[in-house]
Amino acid sequence: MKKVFEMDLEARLVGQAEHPEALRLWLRLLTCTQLIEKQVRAGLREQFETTLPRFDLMAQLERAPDGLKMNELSKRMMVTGGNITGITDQLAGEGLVERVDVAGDRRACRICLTPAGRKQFSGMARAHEAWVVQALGGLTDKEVATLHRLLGKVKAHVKTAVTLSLENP
Amino acid sequence: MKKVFEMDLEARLVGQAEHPEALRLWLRLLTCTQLIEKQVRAGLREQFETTLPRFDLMAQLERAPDGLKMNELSKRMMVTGGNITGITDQLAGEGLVERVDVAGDRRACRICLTPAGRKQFSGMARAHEAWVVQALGGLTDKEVATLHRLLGKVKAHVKTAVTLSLENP
DNA sequence: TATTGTTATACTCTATAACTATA
DNA sequence: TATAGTTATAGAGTATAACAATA
Repeated sequence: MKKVFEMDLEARLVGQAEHPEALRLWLRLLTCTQLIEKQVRAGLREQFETTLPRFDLMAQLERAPDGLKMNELSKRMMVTGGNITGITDQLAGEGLVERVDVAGDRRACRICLTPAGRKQFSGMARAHEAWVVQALGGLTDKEVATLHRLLGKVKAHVKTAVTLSLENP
Repeated sequence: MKKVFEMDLEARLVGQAEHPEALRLWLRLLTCTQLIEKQVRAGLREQFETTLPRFDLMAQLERAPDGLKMNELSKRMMVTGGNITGITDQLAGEGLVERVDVAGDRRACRICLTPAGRKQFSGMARAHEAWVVQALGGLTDKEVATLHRLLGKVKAHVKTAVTLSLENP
C-alpha cells in the first residue's frame, strides 16, 4: 500500500503558526478542487476526447431548451466572448451545436444543442456525475449539505465583493 | 446596487431534480475556487507582475530552508518536471531563486530562495493573505473550521482513490 | 537499468483589442 | 453611440516524449 498523504500545495503552510485559518482553508479548497478537476479532465479526454470547457458549454445548453446567446454563455462560463466563439466553432464543426437566428435582432444568435449533441452529452453527463459522486463519496449526506451551505456563503460574499470592487474602482 | 447573483456554472443544474447533491456541491466548489483564484491571479499580475505557479513555487521554497529538489517541487505542485524547470529558469533569471548542488548526487540540485527572493516573497505573501482573508470574510471562525475539516475528508478520500486507481489500472 | 533534470514541442485555455454588422 | 459577435494574436499553463548525465 502506497503512502496516501504526500506533500502538496498545503505543505507551504507547515510551521507558519501566525497564518490565519482562512489561508489554510483556501489552500485546502484549492487542493481539493484541483484533485477532482484533474480527474474530470482526464476522464473527459480519455473517454470522450473532449475538454472541460467544451463539456461546460454543452452542459449550459442542455438546461436551456431554447439555447443561449453568446454573451449569456460568456457570463455563465466566466470567460470572454472570443473564447465562446472558438468553442462554439469547434462544437458546431462536429455537428453537436448550431447557431440559430434570433428574431428581431440580426446581430445576435442563439446556440442550441443538436439532437446529436444532446445524445452525446447525456453519456458524458452520466460519466461526469459518476466521477463526482465517487470523488465526494467519503462524505455523509449531512456533510455534503453542510459543505454546500457554507460554500454558498462564500460564493455570495465573494460575488458581492467582486461586484463592489468593480463598481468602485 | 448591482444584482449580485448572476447565473454561473451552477446554472447548468436548474431543473435537474434527479441529480445527487454531490454534483451540486462539486459545481459550487468549482465556482468558489474559480472566483477566488481569478482574484488572486489578477492581484499577483497587477501588483507584482507575477503568476500563480511562480508564487506557488516560491511559497514552497519559503517553507523549506534547505530548498527542494526539482522532483519534490513537481510532486507538490502537481505538474510534470519540465514545467518546474521552466518556472525555475524564469525565477533564477531574475535572481529570486538559485540552483544548489546536492552533495552525493551529481544529477540532482536543490532550488533555494535567494535573499532577494525571500524579500520579494514576503510582500507577495502578505498581499495574498489579505486577498484570501477578504474572500473568506463572510464566514465565522467556526464555519471556517468546519469547512476545513470537511474538505480534509474530501482530500483524504480523493487522494486514496487516486492512489488506488493508479495502482490497479 | 533506473533516476534526475533538461529540452523541444504541441495543444488548450485565456484575455486583449481591433473589427464588422446591426441596433 | 452602443451592443453582438468575430477575428487575430500573444501569453500562460500544461503534458508528452526524447535526451544527457549520473546512479
